[in-house]
Amino acid sequence: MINELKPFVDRLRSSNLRPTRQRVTICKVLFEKKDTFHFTIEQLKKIVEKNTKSKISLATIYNTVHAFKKSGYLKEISLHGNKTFFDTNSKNHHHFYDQDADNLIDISNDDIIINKIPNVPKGKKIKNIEVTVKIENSNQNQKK
Amino acid sequence: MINELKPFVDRLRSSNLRPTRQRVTICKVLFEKKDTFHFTIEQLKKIVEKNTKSKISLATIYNTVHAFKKSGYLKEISLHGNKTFFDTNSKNHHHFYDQDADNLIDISNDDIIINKIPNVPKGKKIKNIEVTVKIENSNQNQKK
DNA sequence: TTACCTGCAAAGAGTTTGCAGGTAG
DNA sequence: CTACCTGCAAACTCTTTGCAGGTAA
Repeated sequence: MINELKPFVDRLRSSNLRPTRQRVTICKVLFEKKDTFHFTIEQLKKIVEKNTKSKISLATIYNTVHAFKKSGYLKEISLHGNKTFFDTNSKNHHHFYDQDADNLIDISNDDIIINKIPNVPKGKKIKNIEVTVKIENSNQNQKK
Repeated sequence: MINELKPFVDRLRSSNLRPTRQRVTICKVLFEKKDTFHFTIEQLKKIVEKNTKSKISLATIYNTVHAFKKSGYLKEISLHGNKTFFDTNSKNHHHFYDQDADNLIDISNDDIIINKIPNVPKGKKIKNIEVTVKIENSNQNQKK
């Protein structure tokens, strides 16, 4: 308990980010838990403020999240709609997207195997492959 | 040539949409060509206005595109960022996303075969699977 | 002390909405 | 004639930016 924040301070320093109170707090919220999690900026702001009882400005959250993304600590997720989701799992991986709950679940890269891929257009190469498995409640009516 | 617009008028009618000048024009732009294409609202507006030399208000474009989507003529595409793309190929299928050109290319459902899928969470069922293959210029530098 | 960071408010981009006037049936 | 549609402008949401004051090193 003497220096529970040290890993976060170190992480920040190694990315040339000064370990300000705000950034350390955000780090703590994001990376303390073992599980990866998915969030929007707005959600993160609420969580951070609840955890710390202090306000952090939206601009700072944006700055920090983008800095973390640039440093490779967060991954931005491709999804329908206008919401931008981030993921504390920054490795290549896939997702279940639960439409009914508007909720994401990680799928490890190893749990999806793709056997056939079409030829890539000339002069291009594959950067990565992302699979989104859309799911819905199984008791749902057939047609909307 | 006597009634080249009839298919579009019929299509609109069958969705309970009155075949107004604007809607028929948009239909023509979207569905006349054999190839599927991908567009944002802003792009569609420019194309439509270029083709017809008349202005159509943004709100009408939005209304129409959403009506077409509801009728199943267009598909909204999952992508990074805030841009909403639509696709005149409304069948299930996949995409190459060319990051350098900010451009989408269809991949038929048959051209990607997935062999392993993890178990779906309890009480849920798979609605569909979308694969995005991100590509970039192959002569690109290794690290940014 | 200096470079960097935060918070605020204003500005932008994309999208939606309310409503008056116009049009298809 | 009536219900529906269009165009405009205002409103909204999400994100970015400019800048004055604050903070880490």
